[in-house]
Amino acid sequence: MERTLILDCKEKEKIGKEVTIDGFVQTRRDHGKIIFLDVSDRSGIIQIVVHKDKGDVLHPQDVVRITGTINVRPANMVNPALATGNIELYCDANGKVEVLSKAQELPFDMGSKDLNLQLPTLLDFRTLALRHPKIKAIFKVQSALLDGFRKAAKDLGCTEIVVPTIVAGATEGGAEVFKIDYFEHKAYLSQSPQLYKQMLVPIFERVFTIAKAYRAEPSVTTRHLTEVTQMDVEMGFTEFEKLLDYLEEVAVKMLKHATDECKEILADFGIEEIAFGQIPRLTLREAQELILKEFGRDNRKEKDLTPQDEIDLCKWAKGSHKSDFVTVTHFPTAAKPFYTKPDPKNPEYSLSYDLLFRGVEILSGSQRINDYNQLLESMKSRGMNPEAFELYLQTFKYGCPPEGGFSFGLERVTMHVLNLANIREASLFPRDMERVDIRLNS
RNA sequence: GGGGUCGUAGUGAACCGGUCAUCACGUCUCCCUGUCACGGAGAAGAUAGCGGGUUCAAUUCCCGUCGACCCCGCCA
Repeated sequence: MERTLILDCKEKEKIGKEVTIDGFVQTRRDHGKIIFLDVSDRSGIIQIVVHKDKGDVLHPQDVVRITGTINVRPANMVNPALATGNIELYCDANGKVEVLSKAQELPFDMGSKDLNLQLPTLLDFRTLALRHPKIKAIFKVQSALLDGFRKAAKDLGCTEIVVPTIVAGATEGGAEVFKIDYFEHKAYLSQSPQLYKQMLVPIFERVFTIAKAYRAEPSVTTRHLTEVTQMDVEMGFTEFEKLLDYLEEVAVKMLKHATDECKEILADFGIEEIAFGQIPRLTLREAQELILKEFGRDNRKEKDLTPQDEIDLCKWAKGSHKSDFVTVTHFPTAAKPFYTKPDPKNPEYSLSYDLLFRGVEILSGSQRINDYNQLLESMKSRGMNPEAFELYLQTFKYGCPPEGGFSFGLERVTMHVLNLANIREASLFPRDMERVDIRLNS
């Protein structure tokens, strides 16, 4: 008999009819001669009523095929918490139970509403933990974020590109890189699709990419991974102010899309609705003045915001602008990569920006230097060898429009949309210092 | 790189310088045809991470070690 998806069992024409469902046993409530099972598939969950002789072998996570009759539940037995709560699949003497794959005893309880595990247990049993509805939901949200980003970038006329993650050139400077064996050559894992997306601007004018990036920073924090997913946009014929409009537009569209698609999940996680008020824009120095005035910390000499500054700025924006976002601009040129364009009005600061969301940086970017000679100067002033960047420099040597772009960290956005405690929860298979079987001694 | 906290059945937690180390969930046995994280009765399951020290006595206090988690720094 052909499989019926669980959610489709609700359809009127199925009532009273025999159906076959495939799925996983979630919970088992044994009443002696009769056993209740919650069985789920990708569409939903349904209660099975099965007689003891047939149902006794079934336990949580068994993969099963069950044939029975769809019954309407009596009014006093409806479960309003379940989408299929007004029906159930009745499997009596005429029904059929088939175990497609038996599950061994589980190392922890899967039946409860929350999966209350310590992080190492959660990750050591990752594929099992991911089966839990609440864990799986994180990646439903992540999928919706990817979708929202793609839609928003396409709305801007961007062409999707795919770029390499094995790079031969030296790094852009800054973060530590992973060095790899590559035949006779030195090669590295890419820290960012940055240079490649810029190189494609003269070709497509506007591009976007969803790419992996690798950082060998020995950072052990709740918000750092060594392998992350970036969502990048790069656009030609744009100037600084316009870029700020675009990045805010993409951020808002992406998050609106994801939160619309995943309303139930966000409610389940107890997440407050995102405040989409007018996003305040501050320069770094203005932001630091504000931190001093509102929160009494003097960080005016720092080249970046501290984690606490980011939290407080967002608190301020929420209160005074009804916005969960803040755009911070004009970071010191010296603290930014070589391709960042200095502000012509004050070259000590750059045409760079970060977008903060609920207390963390989820995006950064800048207007880029598109003048070939200025780019050469910028590299030399940082002790970089332009010869190592020949392919990249061709872009500017042969004419590149004024351009800029930005980049979101997918895992960070996911983490903060769902208010997760650790970024590792927002990656299906997180890579960090410990979790590649190597313990770095630092 | 600096600092902090923690390590107790399969999982999550509690307690305590001194009888048998406690609880919840899970597991096993039995009872139950209306539960929905079902309920009830019983049982098994822990060398208290490892090594050393203090003490009449250490799971508890101290040191080391291994591991985990967190904060700061670093972070295209």
